[in-house]
Amino acid sequence: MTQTAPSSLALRIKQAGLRLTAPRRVILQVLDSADDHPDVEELHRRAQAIEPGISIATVYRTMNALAEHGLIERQRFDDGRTRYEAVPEEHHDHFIDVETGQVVEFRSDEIERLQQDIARAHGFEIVSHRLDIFVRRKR
Amino acid sequence: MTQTAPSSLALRIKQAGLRLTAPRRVILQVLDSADDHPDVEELHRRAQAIEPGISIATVYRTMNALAEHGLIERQRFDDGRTRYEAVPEEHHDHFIDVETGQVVEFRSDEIERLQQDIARAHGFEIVSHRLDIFVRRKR
DNA sequence: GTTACAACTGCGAATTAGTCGCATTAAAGA
DNA sequence: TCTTTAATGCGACTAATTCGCAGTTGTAAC
Ligand SMILES: [Mn+2]
Ligand SMILES: [Mn+2]
Ligand SMILES: [Zn+2]
Ligand SMILES: [Zn+2]
Repeated sequence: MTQTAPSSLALRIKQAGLRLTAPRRVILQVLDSADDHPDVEELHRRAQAIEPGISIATVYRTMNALAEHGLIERQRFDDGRTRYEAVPEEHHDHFIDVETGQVVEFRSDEIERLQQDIARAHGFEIVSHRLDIFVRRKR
Repeated sequence: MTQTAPSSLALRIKQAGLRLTAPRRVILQVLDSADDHPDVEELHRRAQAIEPGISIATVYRTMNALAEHGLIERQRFDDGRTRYEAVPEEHHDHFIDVETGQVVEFRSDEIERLQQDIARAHGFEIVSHRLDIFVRRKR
């Protein structure tokens, strides 16, 4: 009998005090192995491919639970759909190609630092932020 | 007979080739005099206060028309609702107080420049961007 | 291993924000 | 003033997400 190693999200969901149910196991596996920014429909599609019968309502509820516990990040680019990704090792921001919809991740320590400086100057402390840069390939 | 000076948006909507109708006159006045980031419900409420009978569908359609012609900016902070503001003289980004919902505008030439640099390094040219910083008052 | 119970699930109905078709009105240019 | 056609109000519709509920199941305690 082969046992799959628990995904990193599977471990973290338990630490968060949430139950690791069969549907969640599948959804977490999908999230763990995703290298893009899938929306709920797409997550559901991928989860169904592994284990049919999982309800889309469960995907929605699982995303909400994971987000509340800080295990995933919600991305709302400009196409309406809410997209998700497992919280990355290191924070990053996004380029969104307006022509192709392709998303490219980047990180600028300088920008991150400047945000801190500006927030401090305003008497704020940063809870989170989002920098989406809509771009077009230069030619 | 008193004549109200045409609002700056009223002038610009004509230049954009759109018709300056009675409902639009009111909606534009609301937008011009807003110093916050109202959503459609709120715009409708304010427009109704000036001139009852304006349909919310018209507010939606007017926002779409104005956005298509670059006269207003759509802001989608994290509370679901889409908010609007007249395109400002000079671009700015936003702090959103997670406790009060209050929005504070700021601008950092440094951050703006860094974005250009990073985009260029990736072979992109920037179409637009959005930097939302969710904060909490420091105490 | 069995038990107990709250958390979770699937389902379909409800809600919410936004769009759309259509008949009617009214800007705006001629 | 006439003509054209964009814009309006209305209510129906859609898409995304939430919710109520009855049944199931993970988990911790026996
Ligand atoms: Mn990402
Ligand atoms: Mn603003
Ligand atoms: Zn960042
Ligand atoms: Zn900016």
